Amino acid sequence: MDPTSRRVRLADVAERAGVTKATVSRLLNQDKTLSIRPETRRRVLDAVAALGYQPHAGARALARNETRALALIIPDLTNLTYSRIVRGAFRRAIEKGFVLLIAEDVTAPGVAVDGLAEEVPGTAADTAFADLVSSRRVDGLIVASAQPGDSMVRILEEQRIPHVFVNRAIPDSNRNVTMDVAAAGDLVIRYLTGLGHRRIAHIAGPGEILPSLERERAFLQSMAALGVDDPHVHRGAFSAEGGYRAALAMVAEDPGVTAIYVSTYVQAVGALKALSDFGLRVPEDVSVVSFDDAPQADFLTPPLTSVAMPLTELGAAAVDALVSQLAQQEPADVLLTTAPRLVLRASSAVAPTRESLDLRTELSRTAT
Amino acid sequence: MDPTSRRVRLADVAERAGVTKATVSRLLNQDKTLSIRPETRRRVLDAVAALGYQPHAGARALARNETRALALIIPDLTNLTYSRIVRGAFRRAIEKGFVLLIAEDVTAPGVAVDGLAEEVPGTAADTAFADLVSSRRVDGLIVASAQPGDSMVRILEEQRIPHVFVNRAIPDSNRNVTMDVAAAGDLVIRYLTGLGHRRIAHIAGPGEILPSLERERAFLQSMAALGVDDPHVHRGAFSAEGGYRAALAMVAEDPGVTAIYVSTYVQAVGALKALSDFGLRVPEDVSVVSFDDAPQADFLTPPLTSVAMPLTELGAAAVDALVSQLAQQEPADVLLTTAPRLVLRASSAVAPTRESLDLRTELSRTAT
DNA sequence: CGCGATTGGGAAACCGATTTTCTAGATGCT
DNA sequence: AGCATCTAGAAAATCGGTTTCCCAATCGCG
Repeated sequence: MDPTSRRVRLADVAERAGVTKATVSRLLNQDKTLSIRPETRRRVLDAVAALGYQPHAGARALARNETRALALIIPDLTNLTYSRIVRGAFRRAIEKGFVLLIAEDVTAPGVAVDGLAEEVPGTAADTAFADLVSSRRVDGLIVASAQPGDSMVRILEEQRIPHVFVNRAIPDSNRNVTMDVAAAGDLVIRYLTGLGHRRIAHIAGPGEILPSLERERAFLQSMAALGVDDPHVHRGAFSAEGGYRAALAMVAEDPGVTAIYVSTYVQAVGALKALSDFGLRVPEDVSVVSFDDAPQADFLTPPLTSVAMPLTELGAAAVDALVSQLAQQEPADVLLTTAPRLVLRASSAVAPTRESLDLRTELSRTAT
Repeated sequence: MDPTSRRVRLADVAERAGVTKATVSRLLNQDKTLSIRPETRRRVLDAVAALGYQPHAGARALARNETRALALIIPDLTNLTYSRIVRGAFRRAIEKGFVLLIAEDVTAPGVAVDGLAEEVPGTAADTAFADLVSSRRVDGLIVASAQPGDSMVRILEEQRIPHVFVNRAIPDSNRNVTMDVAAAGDLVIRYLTGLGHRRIAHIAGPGEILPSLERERAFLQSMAALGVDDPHVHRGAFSAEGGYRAALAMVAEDPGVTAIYVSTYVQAVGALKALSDFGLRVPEDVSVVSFDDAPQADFLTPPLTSVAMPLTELGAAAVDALVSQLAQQEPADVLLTTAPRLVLRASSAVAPTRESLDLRTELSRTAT
């Protein structure tokens, strides 16, 4: 309030309460070994309140050797998947008394900025992240953009920097926080086969992106379990454009497909467009289901059936895992047990009948 | 590397180089008053490199009385508009040697989470943000979620906390960093009138959201300049759902509308759906143009014409403004001069002819 | 009443930097 | 040669906390 007043320090509180800094500090930090008269305690707490004392984070970090700040590194801020992870992480961090520093890893692969190209600055990002820790700006890192063999992964390991990997798992790191992707794939495939679909294809993400590969594997496994050995899989960029192209390639190659499981929401947006451009009706001719839900799915044409994944929870779990690591617990993989939830919308329906399918194939032949 | 090694301190570097801490510090901080023999300089720099010295951020913050960290407070992490502001701010901050702390203001109004409801924790957020500064965790705040009369706005003012408002302006604060919304409105209206449209309506956001009001005002002004005094305006929530309802209400009330300018991309998504459900064709019957572009606009049905706004640049400008304030410059409003850019897509076309319009009105009458 | 144990809290070292002040020796000038 | 100036860097205070060690007064107890 008073513009001339400097910030209030621990010493100011101590003086006003007629005790030493040590007493105030120990009281505020609930030091169990401190014994203090109720009356003195009151004086101190009153002084704290009266002066509006706030400890200096830097000074505390220096003395305690911990910052109570975490960094979260994601490949793409504008990607809804990651924003929801960020949201979950942010809130859990606050709950645990940490603040969250955010960093976008512009070097991460698979970030199709999808139309709105934006220039990428040339900072040596991966070492910069390690610096966040070695300059003691944060206590640890949550990494959502890791690739096995990444220089960042190596640096984190070597320098024994507390960290966890979220969403994208690094094998054998014992630091992976992930969702049950296999369950999601199973859910989708069971749902589709329940509707009579047999020729189910998959639009996957780029081969070098781990979570994409996992979804692909989960798909193949679920299909194999049904006795279908070689379902069609097309890979495309993680963008609407990528989904568009993959879908076109897919229906051109296998016109008999009656259902498509798409690896991401944005790809599904492109796939729907491609099917429509190609003259196929969704869901009458082809059903489309995507991994991961999005609010706007309701307003696509047609509205998109998808599996909602617990992303917010995933971010929160990553914070939990990292914090427990900071408390000297051994790192261990965490798999969220929350079951994926199928959100039914108009893009999926019972499989077309044999006849209509033959007719369609016929038409597509003559069209080509 | 060596697991037993503690972190390397300034003193370690000094010892290895055979000088005192002061010399190392002054050299590294390019102290002009330091004179040093070239040979000594080499020894020091070698030692720094050999030990991989990184200054301790907390210690430095303590001594320098500045953290070189900024906080960015946004209303909704999952909103593409804000993610792009964040991206711009983050990158500019790095360039200027700052780190960015991110915070989502869950108390901010107008955040329609649009379908995927997520629980809101009960933290007293606004004071928490001031605490970020008073605990000296950050040097200043970039606030994207402000409302005039907000308790946060008052606290920032009273406690003389360095801050700027971005996107949402607070009148008379002299701290607003904004884009040229009027130019955007003008651009859209001139474009539409150029296509022959006269009955142009506006789908706005909630009345209590400032940037939404600005867009609404800009629209009304541009229309007034054309001699149209009382164009239709409908307000709806900042969500696809909100846009859907507003569009329905609008065509019900004024079936003669031939073009709609929508306040946000998400609302436009809903509006397109509504028009289609209502049986109106876009762009044959009605043209739709939205404020702010999005990558997926290409894949809507039909692809959406929109005004691309320089959001990344806006975030960067906010950092610049805040940093200059930290350097004791007087705060001043900043208006980005970058011209809004119209991205033409299939949702806009020449106005329908008189006859077709009459026919349409006729049909809609009989339909009701 | 005398002793040890407990209660209540003070004193000081320390965390890792920055910054101001100061000084010994070298150099320049007349 | 003698004095003022520079050069190169050392010494020490300081930033705002935390934590360990310690001591004086009080209490309980036989």
